[in-house]
Amino acid sequence: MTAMTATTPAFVPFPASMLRLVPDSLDIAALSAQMTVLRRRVRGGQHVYRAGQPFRALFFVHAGFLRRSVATADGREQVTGFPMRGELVGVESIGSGHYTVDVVALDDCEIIELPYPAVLDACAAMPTLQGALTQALAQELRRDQYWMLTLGTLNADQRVAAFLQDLAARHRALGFSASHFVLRMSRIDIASFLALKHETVTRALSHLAAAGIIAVERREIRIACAERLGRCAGGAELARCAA
Amino acid sequence: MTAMTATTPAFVPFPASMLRLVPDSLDIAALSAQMTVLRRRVRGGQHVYRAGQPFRALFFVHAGFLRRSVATADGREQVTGFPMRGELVGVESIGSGHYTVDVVALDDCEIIELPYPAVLDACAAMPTLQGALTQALAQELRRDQYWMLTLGTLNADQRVAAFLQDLAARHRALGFSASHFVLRMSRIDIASFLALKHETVTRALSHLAAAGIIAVERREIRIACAERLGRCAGGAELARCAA
DNA sequence: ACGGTGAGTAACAGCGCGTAACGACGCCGG
DNA sequence: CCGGCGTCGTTACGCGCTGTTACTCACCGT
Repeated sequence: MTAMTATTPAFVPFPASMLRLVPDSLDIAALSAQMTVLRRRVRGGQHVYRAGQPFRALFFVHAGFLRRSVATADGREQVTGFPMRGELVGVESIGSGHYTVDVVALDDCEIIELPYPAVLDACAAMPTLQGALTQALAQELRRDQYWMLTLGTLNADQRVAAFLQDLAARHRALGFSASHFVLRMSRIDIASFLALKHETVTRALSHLAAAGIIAVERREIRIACAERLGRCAGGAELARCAA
Repeated sequence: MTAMTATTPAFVPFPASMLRLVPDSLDIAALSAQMTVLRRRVRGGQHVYRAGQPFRALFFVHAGFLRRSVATADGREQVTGFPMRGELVGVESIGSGHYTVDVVALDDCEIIELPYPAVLDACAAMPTLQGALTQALAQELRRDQYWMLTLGTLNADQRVAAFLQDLAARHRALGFSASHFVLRMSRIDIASFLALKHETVTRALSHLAAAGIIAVERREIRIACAERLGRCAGGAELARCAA
């Protein structure tokens, strides 16, 4: 509580390093040799699972975009992430007995079902798998903490910039264009995720567009200057450029 | 995107169920038989580890209270949690090569150091241990998502109420009094964690005190009516009782 | 053509922030 | 023992960002 800031820690969490897809090391082919995996298709709008259902399996996203959200009995709801290809879904529910969140497909998805107790057995048989699973969980934790930082320290415009930057990086990591992509989620979903209202998200997008940093046409996003977008997301440039 | 709310999921995350200490099943005694564990004392104000340092070990909190925070190069900082006895610290850094957050002791702590690669080996030798570790990580994920929900959907007064409620429940889980305890962290730490400013935290505490729900004397908290506190944290009672 | 959903815009209001000043406590040296 | 000093906590006040409300438009399937 006294003197503890000798050398400022100051470490950037993972503006890009979080993108390394852990399931790279999650070898589905090898996993399917150890257990019965189920390939499943989910249409846009349908649930992969709902909060409260008995926990049976993890899901590896093979294609498509999803939305994960928590809800309370009194009607509050919070979007906690938008999983996409290469990510492991359902890990947050391990050990709870039942799923604790809702996961909905934003468009047509293809997911691979991994029955859970069997996953642990497979880990015991394949030591590397255990490390990969643990790592995937830890990365999710880092991701959550990164967004806590973002939501706790940035204003509305900066949050939206950070959101777009994150989406761009994840698209690039999947081989898609990082400068031109389509939002799979509604403004309301984005707003919930960023702890804002959808009008504020719209305003922020308009600001960024007016500043020439991006171009918006409904759900279609073009990033004109990734560098300026990054400065908005991390620094305080927008305070000037959107004034 | 069409009709997806047939039966509202509406599931309470864990107003109390999150309290089950996962490390209950993390048998330190058995672990120490598998690997060399190190007992360490940390004085209040000192770091357990700093962001950027090479990742070497997890830490099991045996006594004391800690603060975990992320920081960025441009000076932003966010407190992401207050670990206490029975919790596992450092898991968020697994697989990253270096620690990604700062962990500081709020008072004198006693922690048990668990060298990391060795933990994985121990898991391989003791299958139950792997499940316990995975479960601990998953619980951390649920906890983070619970706070995302809290910060994203509640106003300042409600957030502070939820914070106190959480602290009370965790104190009770450790055998301490849930209705009378001492805050180990400053208003600034609380504010950072709740994505508020410290003056707002003070105001919220004053509001709760004026409503007769709690009594505040600097860092000493007495909860007069846990039920009303819970309603403030989850519902919208305070909008009325603090007006 | 029609209704429904999602998106954009504007005017207004309110919560929470920023600043400031004061008080309480602890630490230290005189 | 006392006074200075710094940190932490509290309260007041004005303002700005964001939420609120309302309306219009674009799109889409019926």
